Amino acid sequence: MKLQQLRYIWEVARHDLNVSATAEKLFTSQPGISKQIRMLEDELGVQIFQRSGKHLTEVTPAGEAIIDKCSEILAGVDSIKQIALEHSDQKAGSLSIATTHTQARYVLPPVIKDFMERYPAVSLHMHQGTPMQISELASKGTVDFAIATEALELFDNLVMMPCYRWNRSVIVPQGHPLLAVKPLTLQALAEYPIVTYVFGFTGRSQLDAAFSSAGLKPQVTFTAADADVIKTYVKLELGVGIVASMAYDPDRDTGLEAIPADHLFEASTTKIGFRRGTFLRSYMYDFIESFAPHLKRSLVETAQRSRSKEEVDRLFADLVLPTH
Amino acid sequence: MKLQQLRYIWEVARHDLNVSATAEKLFTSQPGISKQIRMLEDELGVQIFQRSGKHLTEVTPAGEAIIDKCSEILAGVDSIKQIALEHSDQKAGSLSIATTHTQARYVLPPVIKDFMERYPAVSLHMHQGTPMQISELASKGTVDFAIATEALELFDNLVMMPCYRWNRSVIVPQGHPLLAVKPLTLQALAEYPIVTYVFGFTGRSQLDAAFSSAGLKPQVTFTAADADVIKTYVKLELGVGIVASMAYDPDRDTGLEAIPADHLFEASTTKIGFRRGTFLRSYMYDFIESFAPHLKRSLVETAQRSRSKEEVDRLFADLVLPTH
DNA sequence: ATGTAGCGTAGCTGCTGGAGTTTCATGGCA
DNA sequence: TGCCATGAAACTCCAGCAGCTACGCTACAT
Repeated sequence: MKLQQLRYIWEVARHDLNVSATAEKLFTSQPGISKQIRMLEDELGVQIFQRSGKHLTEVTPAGEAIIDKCSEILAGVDSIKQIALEHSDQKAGSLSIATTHTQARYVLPPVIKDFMERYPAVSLHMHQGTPMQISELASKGTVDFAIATEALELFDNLVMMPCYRWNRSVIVPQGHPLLAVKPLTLQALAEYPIVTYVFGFTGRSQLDAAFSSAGLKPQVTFTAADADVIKTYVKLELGVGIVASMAYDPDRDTGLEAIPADHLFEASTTKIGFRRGTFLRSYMYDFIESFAPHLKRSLVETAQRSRSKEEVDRLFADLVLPTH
Repeated sequence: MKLQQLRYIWEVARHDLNVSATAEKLFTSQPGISKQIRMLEDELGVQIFQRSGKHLTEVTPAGEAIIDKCSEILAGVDSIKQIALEHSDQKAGSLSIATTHTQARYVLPPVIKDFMERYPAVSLHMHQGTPMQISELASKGTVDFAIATEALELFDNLVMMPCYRWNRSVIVPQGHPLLAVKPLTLQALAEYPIVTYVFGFTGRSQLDAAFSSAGLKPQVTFTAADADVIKTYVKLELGVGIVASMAYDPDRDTGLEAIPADHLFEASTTKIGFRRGTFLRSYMYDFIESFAPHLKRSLVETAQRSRSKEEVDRLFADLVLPTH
């Protein structure tokens, strides 16, 4: 059994059982992969892939289990590489973060700036996407960290740690009638067309929950993945915006007013997640701590050693999170 | 990076950093191993072993971490082989059990007999040793299961599941004065020289605890790892024996009498342990269940998925164990 | 029926892992 | 201090194998 063979079956499984496509991606030839796969199957004495004629049609049950173990093994191999990097060059390395627009635009900048000053030799990569995409990137190991409010819990090979809680604000054009409603109510809000996040983004689900539990059906006229776009449309008087409070900046957002809506919607929690079992470089621990000061290295290490989501949740159960 | 290289550094680390000895054990040449280790170090850019001249003197911190991951990876590779076996030939295979004399002699025989009838194609291997040796064999993966009353908890890569509780009996020659003491007390017992298990064996620690909490210091004249030896010396009138109740057989042990001592010593629990993360063949689940009927496959699978000892303990916390 | 996507086979080649031998460093011991 | 045993590294050589190219063949869509 060779690591190469394990890598091949794993990649083929990830590429819809298309050997040619896999070969191309791995910069090698299709016969090479086919041959290695068959050699592995011969050695193990089991079919890993079901073939119909000359096509791979599906993964056998045995293959399923084997490929699962492969993921583990390959993640272990990556870890060894990380460990080596960590010990050979303390300072250099790379850090990839996948996150949503809200975090990238309003929360991360100071953290990133600080990090880049502390670790000038670490090259930083930011990936932006939907919470779903983000989580998947982290789950596959393409990025080191996923930072988001939603979807992270869907991948159970991710260790997910709460970072901070945040509230929403209602954004209206200057002089809007809602400014006079004190305190603001959901009923008053539902009178106006709403501009807010696309479903699956930035705590959108919590927002919907609040309205429906009040028996209200607000008219959501426009949705975007991004608070800047939302604010632009609010400025065009297409509706009132509901965004994360940290996305409103009184200095820059001229012509708009924000009404805190802490009492209308439950706070959301932003989390950071990484793949369980991967080795974290020391600058990664530093990054986490700089983003969420309560996530000290020792705490993160404990979370990492856990096996199940429930165990991690217990670990953070009675933690008081900062609020942005 | 090749699996072979990982295997080499792991084996070298296990052989006191003696490359030649490792080579011999692996049926290969010393230069081959040396070369591969160097190549791996070059590829990773880290020293794994500290050298002084041409001798490997110690493992570097990086090497430590890397070798740890290696264990994981190599265990994963073994699992893949097991998975393959499981799917290629349901019935054939092998099962290695490490256990103590008490289990091997008095408890396992019917279980083993039953197992061999059910799975004639599975070759069975029994290793006998001290609880410490047993646990280590399971921890290293040399055997599939460790069955013992003590020491298992010292290895935290073992999943340890309670099987049954058992009590002790006092063994005396026929007509011994203790037979007249009813009920038997620790005080009365402590009057006589005691013959019992060596420390570290078969719940010996629980026995000592009972005496010392009663403020008694019995005179232990003779210790053995094995109830048969103990009984032999009791027969020679060298003292009274204290052994596991299942080690007394009224038919075979002529000339000896047993006095149940359930009320004097707390019951001990015998556990079965296996290395976390290894794939268990279906006949292994059957073996466990036949040994401890409450350990159904699904329960074992749950235990296996757990990460920490505490999690497993919680799983079995409110289980009523059978008593032998 | 026919074209195309995609896997298997064959034969070749260059790389590399392992064997054998030699060399060199270390530590124990007289 | 010098000698020897131990044990790792260096070097060379060879076998085996991974991977490439070219080509044939099968399945499936249209």
